[in-house]
Amino acid sequence: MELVEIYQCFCDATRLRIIHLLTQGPLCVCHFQSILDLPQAKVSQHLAYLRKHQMVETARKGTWIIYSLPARPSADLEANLRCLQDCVVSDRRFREDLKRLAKITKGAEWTHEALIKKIGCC
Amino acid sequence: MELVEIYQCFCDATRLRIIHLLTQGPLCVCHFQSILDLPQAKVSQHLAYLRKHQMVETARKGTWIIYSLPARPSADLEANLRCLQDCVVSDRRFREDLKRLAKITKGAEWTHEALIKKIGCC
DNA sequence: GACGAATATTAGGATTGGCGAATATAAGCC
DNA sequence: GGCTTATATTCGCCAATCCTAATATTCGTC
Repeated sequence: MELVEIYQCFCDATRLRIIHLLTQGPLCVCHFQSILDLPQAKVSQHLAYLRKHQMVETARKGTWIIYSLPARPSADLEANLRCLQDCVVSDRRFREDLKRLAKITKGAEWTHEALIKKIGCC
Repeated sequence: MELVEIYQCFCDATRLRIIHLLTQGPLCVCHFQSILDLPQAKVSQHLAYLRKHQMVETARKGTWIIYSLPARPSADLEANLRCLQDCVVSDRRFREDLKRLAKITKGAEWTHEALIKKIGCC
């Protein structure tokens, strides 16, 4: 993946929120919908964009589809994800997304494996 | 400047090359033209885009216009510029831009102040 | 195989982005 | 004031994005 492609994936607010959430671990589509509070099609289209650019990987679990960042990110991607995580701490929006993520995962053992297994979808 | 705006500035190949060159110090428009080997209008338009988003500052010196990165970059911008510099080392294109930049500045005392004063424009 | 839930895709419209060609502005010099 | 050099802006065009609404697909269950 070219460096500029990374920035193209990062350069839309919705996509950036999605990627940020994924830095915490894999998530299924319905979680994005409820955390971001956005229409289903919008979320799905941005996920399609990210897929097309190999920014995310997918796995099916029954009827849901679990999205995650690449298991083996390039050095460039890794660097930029770290940088993103550094930057978001000062941003209210991103912090609130994390809070909502935490709310969703509360009560589940805190691994995403467990999350996906234990808590239902929407 | 919103974080996402930084990525919007970074997400075009030409702009990214411009920004990368600017991490080395201020430059005037004609230098971009000769280093990047692109039509004048194209360079100028991308510089206008960057200006509009406060990614660059300008100063006039006689008939040329000197572009530079913000004197006081936000923490986010600073982090991303550092990250960019880490990433580009592995990219041939960016390395070649640096070489051409070096060629232009060769013989001048190596400060951009001096560069701007001593070496002519194109 | 019909139905419901989760997700994806398509279609259409609005907006933005990128580019080349042409034109405009602004400064310096004679 | 005219001329040249450096730079900016405008215009028209095409491609890419982004969004909403509607429709399609895929899986699991009965």
